[in-house]
Amino acid sequence: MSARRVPGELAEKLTSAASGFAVSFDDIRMEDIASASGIPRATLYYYFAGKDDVLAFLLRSMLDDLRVSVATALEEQGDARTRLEAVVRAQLAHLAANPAASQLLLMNLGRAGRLREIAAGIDAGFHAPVRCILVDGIAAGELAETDPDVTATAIYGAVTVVGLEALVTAGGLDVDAITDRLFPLFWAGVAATPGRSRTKR
Amino acid sequence: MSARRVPGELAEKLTSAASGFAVSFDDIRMEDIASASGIPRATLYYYFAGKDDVLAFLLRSMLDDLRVSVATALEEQGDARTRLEAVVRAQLAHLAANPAASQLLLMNLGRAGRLREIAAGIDAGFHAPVRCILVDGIAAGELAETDPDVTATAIYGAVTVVGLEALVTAGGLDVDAITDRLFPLFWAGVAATPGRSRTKR
Amino acid sequence: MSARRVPGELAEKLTSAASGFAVSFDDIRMEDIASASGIPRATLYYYFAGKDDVLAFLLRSMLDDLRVSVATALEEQGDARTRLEAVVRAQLAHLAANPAASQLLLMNLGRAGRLREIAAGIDAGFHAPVRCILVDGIAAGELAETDPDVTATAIYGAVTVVGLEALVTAGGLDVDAITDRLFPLFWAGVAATPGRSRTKR
Amino acid sequence: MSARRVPGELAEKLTSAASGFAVSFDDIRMEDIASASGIPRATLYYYFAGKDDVLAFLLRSMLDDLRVSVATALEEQGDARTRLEAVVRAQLAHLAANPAASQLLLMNLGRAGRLREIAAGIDAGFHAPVRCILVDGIAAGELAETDPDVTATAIYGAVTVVGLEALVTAGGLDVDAITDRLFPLFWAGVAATPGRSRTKR
DNA sequence: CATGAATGAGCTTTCATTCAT
DNA sequence: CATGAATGAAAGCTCATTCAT
Repeated sequence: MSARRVPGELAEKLTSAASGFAVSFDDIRMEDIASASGIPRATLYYYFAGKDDVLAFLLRSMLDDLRVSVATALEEQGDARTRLEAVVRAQLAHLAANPAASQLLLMNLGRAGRLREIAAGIDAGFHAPVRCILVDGIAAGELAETDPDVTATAIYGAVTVVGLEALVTAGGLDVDAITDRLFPLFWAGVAATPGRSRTKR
Repeated sequence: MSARRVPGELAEKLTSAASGFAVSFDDIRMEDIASASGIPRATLYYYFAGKDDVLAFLLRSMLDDLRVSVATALEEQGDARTRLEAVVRAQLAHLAANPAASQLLLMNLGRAGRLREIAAGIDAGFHAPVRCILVDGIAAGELAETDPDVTATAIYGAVTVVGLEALVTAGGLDVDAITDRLFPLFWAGVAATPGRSRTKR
Repeated sequence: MSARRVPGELAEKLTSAASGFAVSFDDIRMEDIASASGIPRATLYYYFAGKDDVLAFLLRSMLDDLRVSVATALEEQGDARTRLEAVVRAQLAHLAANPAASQLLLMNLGRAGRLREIAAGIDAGFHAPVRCILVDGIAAGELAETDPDVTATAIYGAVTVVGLEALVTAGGLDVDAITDRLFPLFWAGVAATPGRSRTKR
Repeated sequence: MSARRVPGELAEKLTSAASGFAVSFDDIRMEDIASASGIPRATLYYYFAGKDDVLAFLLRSMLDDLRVSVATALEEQGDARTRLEAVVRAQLAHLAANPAASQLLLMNLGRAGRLREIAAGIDAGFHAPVRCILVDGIAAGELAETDPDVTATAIYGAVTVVGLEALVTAGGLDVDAITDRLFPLFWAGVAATPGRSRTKR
């Protein structure tokens, strides 16, 4: 937790500087953050408890953005398919819009895992909305009765890994193209298909 | 690449010591590896080029195991579905059998990404076999014409993230239960379903 | 020297806060002084030239008190013995009344030594009065012809160290008891004793 | 406590370098110790737990020397007066021989006080031997019945403060001259003098 | 071959101090 | 006049790595 309320201007400088940080967080020295953001090292220490706290702040900001984007997508009226696709698209769009921070987050799950807060942020930003759509859809008979937790996690994993792969490999992300390729892949699996049975074992 | 051939006994000590390392790799000090494995620091430097090299060795060992498991699964005779499910099951079984190293790998993708060798190992261990099944299946008309790269990556992401999630959350992994929940989710998306159309956009 | 005249209220806050500072002065951070006294850091800088100046102020206040106490003792009419004992008693009483500041002073002689002002204060507060009594007494034939400087310093050392020792060890100081034990110890050495000869060497 | 056994050569370098440190210990930077002694900073950290540990080592060494000198003085055969004077002389000689370390010790009592070990060292090096002589002398009827603790402390204070004063003021210390002036001062107070009475109060 | 000892390089953090309001 | 905010300048300490045996 930040020691003091972080002024908006400072937050702005920080988040825009984050673009240069797409590597292991431990390879980032406080000095790097300072010079990239134009904020003196000592000032960072005035507002943050330490290096980890700056990371937490950056990731938290990013996840807040994600939450907002996804929430907007969720509000879209329509059937489960429309809404689910909107959420996937929002997540990919978020990856595309915040490539550096997203990579930073994903490449530092180890560290992030220790920051419970981050895990909660991912849940609030992605899992929860998807679970919500799934539960609603199942209740409405639009979706097959899958385990919402596993399904939400699987979708998250697929979307995130495919998105980052594109980001890293291609250096960019065509949101629509990826959505079109990715969404149908698991849509068939969650859609209510009366005649299809689950694996028996 | 290791500077010298690593003696089996030493490799053994190292890999078993790895169980305690499921955190950000940068939080592991050479001293930690030394004391956990009982190998003196200087001896590690005798056999490895540096800390990164020890990580590479650990992950490489793990990925070799994965490759073998998946290869075995691949050899299983049967249709695309059987083979694909076998591969997914093998991957989950591998996660269950190597929880620490798997987490270490996943939590340090940032660093691993920079170690080309590791990225290649992931590809050889998972993506390639899946792509192979997909291409074969599509050719045989058993599978729908999806993009094999995206599909393989998506499956990898879904399987890995769900598996790790279970590992971290539940502390363990019921391979069959997860396979049964996860596999149908995207099987419907890759299976050739004559009457179903892809998203048009 | 203080940059500005220090308001009484502020001086009051400071001196009473000093009770908590009986450690190495370098271990006291400006922040500690600020929070202990309730005076904001920046305000301290408004009135004092720096940290050392706050120390100097604190010690100077204490030494002023000592000077007053000792001066009062000096004015007592009587023979050299009476007056000397009164001075020793006053010094011990001062230690007892200002334990924290006294310790602070003594424990930071290293630093205090560099503050000429403080050294002068100790001289004015203790050495000078004792030297005065000694010189008078010798002139009056009441005291043996010792070196007034060495004797004054020795008495100061003995009184101070014994007093602080009691303060630190016992947590308090019985002025009369200590005076009674301590004074005779060197009185015999300074008193004019016709029949006794000095060490020949 | 030192983390590792300190090699003799290193101890040698350190103690001889200490001559330049006669100031507040907090004004000495690790870098100063390193460059003064020729020992790399990291090597100091290899052998010592931190800066305080180096101080402790230095002071401990010095006190060990004192203990040895005083023990030698104690063994001198003779009456209480001879032995007590020998101890005082030894203490002054020690001050003269180790001016820097002595000042360092005395000027940092604040810090030293926190290091119980140092307090014990002072006791073992000076107080205990003096107490021993006093108790023996009182038992033998050679000395007056003073409180051995107070007397020992008073002598310590007088000798130390006078010695340091000379060191600081004159820049040096004439052991015999000071002993001759100082010793008689309190000898009269401790000697058994049948006809003299203690202060009654 | 194996390792205890030693160290260079650099990182995080602290803190006295200044300044704009 | 008083002070919250901001910062320059180190300081202490860690750790990967090398080397002598």
